[in-house]
Amino acid sequence: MASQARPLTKKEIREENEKLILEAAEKVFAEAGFGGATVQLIADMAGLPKANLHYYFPTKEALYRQVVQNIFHDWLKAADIFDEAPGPIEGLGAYIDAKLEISRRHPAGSKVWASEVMHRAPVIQDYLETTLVEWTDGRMAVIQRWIDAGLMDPIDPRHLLYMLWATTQHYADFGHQIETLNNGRPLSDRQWRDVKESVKTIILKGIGARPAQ
Amino acid sequence: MASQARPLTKKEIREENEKLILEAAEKVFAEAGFGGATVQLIADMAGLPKANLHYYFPTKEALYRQVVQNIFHDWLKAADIFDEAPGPIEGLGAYIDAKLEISRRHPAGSKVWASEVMHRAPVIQDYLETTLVEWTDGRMAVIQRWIDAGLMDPIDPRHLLYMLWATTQHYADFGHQIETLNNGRPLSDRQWRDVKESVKTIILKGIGARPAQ
DNA sequence: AATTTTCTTGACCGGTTGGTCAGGTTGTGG
DNA sequence: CCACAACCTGACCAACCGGTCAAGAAAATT
Repeated sequence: MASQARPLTKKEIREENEKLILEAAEKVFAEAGFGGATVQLIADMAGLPKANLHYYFPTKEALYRQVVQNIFHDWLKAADIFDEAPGPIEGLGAYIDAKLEISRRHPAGSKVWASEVMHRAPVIQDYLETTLVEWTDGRMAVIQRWIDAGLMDPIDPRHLLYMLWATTQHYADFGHQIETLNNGRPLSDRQWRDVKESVKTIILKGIGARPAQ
Repeated sequence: MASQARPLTKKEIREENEKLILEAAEKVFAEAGFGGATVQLIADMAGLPKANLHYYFPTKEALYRQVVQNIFHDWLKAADIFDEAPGPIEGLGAYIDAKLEISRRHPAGSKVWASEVMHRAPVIQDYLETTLVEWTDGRMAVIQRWIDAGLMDPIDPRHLLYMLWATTQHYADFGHQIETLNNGRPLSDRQWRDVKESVKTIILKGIGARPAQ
């Protein structure tokens, strides 16, 4: 029965425990908010004593900050598709798919982000003012190029971006409401496919997207 | 200087204080979440001693419940426009305008609702299962009738409703992010007009809305 | 004017929370 | 094998929080 347990290296221990803590923290922060979350609950969910958690993350706020930063970086990564696309149909279509997939697979992260922004971004305001502003400007430029090339109607790129964020993240942030309106059941594979289809159809038609070439 | 202060009736005192408390509570709950909000802070913001607040609302949860219920009723009221409209252009257009106006004038309420739903609706789950389900079914029927009458494309009414909620409430819930991306300034009258225009344009074109008759 | 009901509030309390710490255990590098 | 550094944790604490209460002030009722 006893597995041949090679002793873990310090590095492995550290990586493993930090991962356990961060995963547990994301869930607890998402379900209870920063104020409602307790370090004890995060520790229990990670399977560690509270004091051990404080060994890796000195304060509740430091842990929270790390959780939010990880989410933010995941999101930025998911948007590279944007730049390589020949036009809005491919670019926006793939972006909508990617963001809806994140909402499906990673809803807790989306909720933590939403909560942070709703509370006036006390810990990531600097990121909003630097990284997010740059990222948004870059993407707006891409959309403007598509407009100039006659590939879509002259929509204000900013409002289009907000609509994309709103619509895709809604399925994570308001997942509980959507589930309740779906007879208490989570959306099926088929329903998620329909969501992607509906969102892409409405938005791409709504902005008058035309195939490149 | 001294105003001729007629002594307030008990009824006036009660109404005035409950209003002060509810307004303060909505702001504090929106900014800090249920868990992060403290009764003391709400009392301070309302200009009353904490013990006095507990005289009107026995527990923090009872106060919170009242705040959420008020928001919910405001929202339902704002959607009567839907039924009287001859087609999607008038009905959805007016609904988008109304919901964006609420996001602008009443962002705290929207945030409290979002927070409540994100935390799995611990205090208004029964409302979701009854009132919200009925309301949604009714509105979906209206949209389906428009589709059957050839006034718009055959879009799944459910996903259309979610998109309307997501897009309009986004401007309240993520108002801080939007403000940051707007050089730290709140949206101007002109910008709010552009928002309404963009959202209506994209969605109405996106669903292929045609004028009734 | 007397009595009752409603409103007000400083002081207080038990429970919880984030965080500390001393002393122990375990892997690591020489 | 030894000395050191990294990791672990039960016990503890000060601060804070939601809620209570008793005693008084103000309005309503008679």
